[in-house]
Amino acid sequence: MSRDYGQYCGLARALDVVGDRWNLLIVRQLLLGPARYRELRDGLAGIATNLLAGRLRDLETAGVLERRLADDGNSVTYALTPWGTQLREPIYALVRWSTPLMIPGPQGDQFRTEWLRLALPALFADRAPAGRSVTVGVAVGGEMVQLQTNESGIDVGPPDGRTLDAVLHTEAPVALGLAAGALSLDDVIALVEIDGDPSALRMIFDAPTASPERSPRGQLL
Amino acid sequence: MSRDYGQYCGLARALDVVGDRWNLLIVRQLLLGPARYRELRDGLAGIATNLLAGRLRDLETAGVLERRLADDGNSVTYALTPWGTQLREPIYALVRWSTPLMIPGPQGDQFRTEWLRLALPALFADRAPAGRSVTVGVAVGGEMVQLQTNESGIDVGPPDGRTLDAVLHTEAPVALGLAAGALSLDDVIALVEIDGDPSALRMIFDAPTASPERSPRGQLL
DNA sequence: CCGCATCCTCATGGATACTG
DNA sequence: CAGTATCCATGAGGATGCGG
Repeated sequence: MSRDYGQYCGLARALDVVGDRWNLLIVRQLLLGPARYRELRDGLAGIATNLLAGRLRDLETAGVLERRLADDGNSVTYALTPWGTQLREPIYALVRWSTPLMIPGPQGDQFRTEWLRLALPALFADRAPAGRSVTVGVAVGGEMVQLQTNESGIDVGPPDGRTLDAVLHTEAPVALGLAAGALSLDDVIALVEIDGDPSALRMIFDAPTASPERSPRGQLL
Repeated sequence: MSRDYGQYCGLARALDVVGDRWNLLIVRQLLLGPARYRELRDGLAGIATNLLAGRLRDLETAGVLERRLADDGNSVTYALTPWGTQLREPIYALVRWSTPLMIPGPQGDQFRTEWLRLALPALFADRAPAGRSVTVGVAVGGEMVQLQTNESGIDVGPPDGRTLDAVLHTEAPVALGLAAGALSLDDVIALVEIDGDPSALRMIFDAPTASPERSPRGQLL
């Protein structure tokens, strides 16, 4: 690889830069925030160390990412450039396209909760209910991810202690192919329905104009 | 390549299917319409014949494309499945991301006018002026591509003989990094400004609320 | 001719050991 | 810890062959 396609076409030139194996996954990791070499290696199980080092050099040369001095002053941190950050949209689009591939579940593949911080906004961006604030938790394998709606979409991060309106239920739309499928059902530690109605969550995400009752005490199990 | 990443992540699974070299370029060609083996080969200069055959098999197995019997009944035509067609969005997003890479011009790379039928909608979709009908021509290397606004965006195709409102000018926004940069300026056969004002075209695309005068007789040179 | 399959060579990726 | 060096396996590129 790494050989150019030699075509004056936007797609071909984009792939000249990020089309090599591992490259987009490296960008994925950095979209979650700047990272050290070791953190990248952990999030990219199976990558050879020489490959990772080479790819980081390539992507730096291309202007997708940059090396920064970490806080301690002598170690290096990798971070996306503004242009590199703009890969968020193509990556989100690929994540949306991949949903049929996610339905069957992990089937032995590695899973990291942090990836939900990419997948869930990709699936639900622009689908947040207008004018209402909703906080939803996704509980997977003992770890909790919290979705908080805002004006422009959905923030995803660790739980901040506020009361949840709901925890994602397996019968909910696509996210659950993701969240519940991520691990076996037994691993999903909390399956809470909003006021006992599994369709309520779907309403929250799919019908922004509708106004279902907010659960006043939606709690984690 | 072709080895799975082994990650339960939408991006990784998407790349398991379309991440191999050439795959997205094959999809690009098929987004322009169903094609024969030979046509694909022509649009993918440099691909080895066995590779193309192998990739087509892979993508068929994955459900991205399908073989169809051509009109003559005994030759084969390749066409995207509905799911494969949905790769349009990720590809458009990558095309938009690539604009900085297109600005320097072709620099010896191959260019095919048909690629504009992908690039221009990618760049201008959802930017068509609301409520007005605009027909613009892009003239490159003796070939004319016509953009016709409609309700949902922009149609791109061969000229249909109707009067053009304008022909894309080199100083216009991104499209001209593309259209004029695609070949040397000498090859661009028509550079027409709307009523002599090079900024008018930019207004058409960038300011849908504005209402510049339509050129009553915008013509090709 | 078109639509591939085979064969060969070389660049690239993968795994692991090693080093500043 | 953050890479580099090394070696082997695999995939890409190119030429050619072959059946329909």
